Amino acid sequence: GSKTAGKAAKPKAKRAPAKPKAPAGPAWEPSMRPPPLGEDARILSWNVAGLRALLKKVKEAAEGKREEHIPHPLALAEQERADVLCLQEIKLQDEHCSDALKELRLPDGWHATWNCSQNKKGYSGTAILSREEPLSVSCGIGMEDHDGEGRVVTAEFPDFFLVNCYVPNSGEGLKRLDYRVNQWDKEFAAYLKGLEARKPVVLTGDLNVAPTELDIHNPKGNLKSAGFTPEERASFQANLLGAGFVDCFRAQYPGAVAYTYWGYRFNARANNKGWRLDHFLVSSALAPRVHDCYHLPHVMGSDHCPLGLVLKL
Amino acid sequence: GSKTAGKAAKPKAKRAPAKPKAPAGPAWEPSMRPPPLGEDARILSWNVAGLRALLKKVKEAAEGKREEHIPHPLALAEQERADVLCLQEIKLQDEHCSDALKELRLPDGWHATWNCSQNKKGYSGTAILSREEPLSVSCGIGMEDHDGEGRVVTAEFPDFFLVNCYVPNSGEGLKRLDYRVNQWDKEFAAYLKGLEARKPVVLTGDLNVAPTELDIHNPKGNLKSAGFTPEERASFQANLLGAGFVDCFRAQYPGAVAYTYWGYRFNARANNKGWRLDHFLVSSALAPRVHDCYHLPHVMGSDHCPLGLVLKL
DNA sequence: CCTTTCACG
DNA sequence: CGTGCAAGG
Repeated sequence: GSKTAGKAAKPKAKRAPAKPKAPAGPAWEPSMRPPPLGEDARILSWNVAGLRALLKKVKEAAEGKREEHIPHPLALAEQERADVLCLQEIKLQDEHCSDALKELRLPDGWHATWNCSQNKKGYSGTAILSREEPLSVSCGIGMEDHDGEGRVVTAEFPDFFLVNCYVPNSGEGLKRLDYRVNQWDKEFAAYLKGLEARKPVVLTGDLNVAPTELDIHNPKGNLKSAGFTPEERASFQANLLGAGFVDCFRAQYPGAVAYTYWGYRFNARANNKGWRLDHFLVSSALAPRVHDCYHLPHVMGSDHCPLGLVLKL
Repeated sequence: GSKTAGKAAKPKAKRAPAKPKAPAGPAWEPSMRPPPLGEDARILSWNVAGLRALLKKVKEAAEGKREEHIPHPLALAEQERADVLCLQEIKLQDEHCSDALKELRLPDGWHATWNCSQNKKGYSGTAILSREEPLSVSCGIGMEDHDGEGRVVTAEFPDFFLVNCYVPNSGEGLKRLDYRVNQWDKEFAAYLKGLEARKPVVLTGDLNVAPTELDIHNPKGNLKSAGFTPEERASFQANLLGAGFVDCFRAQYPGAVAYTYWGYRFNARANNKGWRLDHFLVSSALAPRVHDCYHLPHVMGSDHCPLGLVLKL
């Protein structure tokens, strides 16, 4: 658009927050995905907004007590031929994980790693479920200050570290923006670089940032909203993209508009008033192996939709 | 039964808690009710366990989202030809009453008096809805110490005071038993006597006591349960029956077993493991005018069922 | 078990 | 709006 061009032509002293790298293009649709490969490795990622609530909805939907279909997360993984499932906002307490595992009916041979919030019960929390046993797993980023909320779980596979993360929300009134940007984002990036020194990294999860104006339905109105502040976007740009990580969805579809989160309020999902907060980022060494990064915007059950990554073998 | 006879023959030093006045008889059924009168005045009373939740259930049931039928409280009043509806445990805040009124669609000409808890939001609370405008209404019993929880609302009608009450539960571990028996019960009885000096009284509501062994499914196992302690039963006996009030249901059916409350836990209602906690009591002067005191045990929507009183004109 | 408030999103 | 928790019953 001419507006964007006009702005870009005039360099300003005022720091410009990360701008779209391409003019706004069409709405992304699953039909734009590349054809499947013969052999691949697939990872699925989903902010479930409460795993017990999701499983309850799955049950109710199956019994016809709900209009819409809600897939069992493992059925979804099977359907997507994913061997790894990353969950965020599981909102479990440690003592609920074994019950949740039962209800999940994790197939024989699968492995699960849970990281529950220790500070606040039923808050945050992440998990990695995988068919293959990881070479190693770890919870947190190795810093007391940041590891009380169950936000990171890492699994080591032969070719890469898989980091599943639920980044702290900057909160109502941006109460936690300073913590988020100046402490969390920095320490987390340092953690990722530490891993990358050993092996390439696949990072997924709810990174709680819509990186550019393409990634949110109402950019102008959300400059002071958690997840779209200039500070959070600049931090994403500097700490992650600047460190060489590739935003797989954006790399594949430079101008496409697509969201992964729609607030429960105001019928946001029906009106597609969404945000792209959930991501797959990979080390640049891994970027050539990314065949397909995609969303499943029609999958219900949470205020976020699942997303998938297909890696060439 | 011979056991009861044997016990009664041997007077003991140990104080016996209120005993059934009659041997346990058959289960009470609505079919035992006397035939209707040509002219009467009818009062309905219901602990709704949250008025907003009840109205939501009514809606859901109407939309077929629930198995069982749940009547709108005013439809129930109409069906029972009651001109007065007493509600307990409405769990409303003052600021929600006008919304609730709208949802209730109170017919033109009806009057409503609400008494919401001021101490704790969404706790306790009582209301009287009536076709006839009361000569006067009042909230509480005129004692600061007891009037913060919205437990009593009184409406004056030409022939009697109608007192609608939700008596304080003695609580888990009988934490509040002392307050209940030694303060509340006494002050409340004094309040009733004060009214009675002016006009006969009809008292209804959740009095939170099963007066005798006939009034609870498992008397032996509940001697230390709130609502069936010897203290609460003795207090009911002394302060209310001893003051001349007549337990209308028991007077009409001396040996019948019937409950008005079934805890939500353990399928208590399906198994009829209940308590008779909700009552109509009348001043002895009014007793001859009581034609019919009855329960509506099949009416769902709360853990208590509604009950009715039919007075001869 | 079920409903309320509350904190968080 | 919806989740999970806590208190109350």
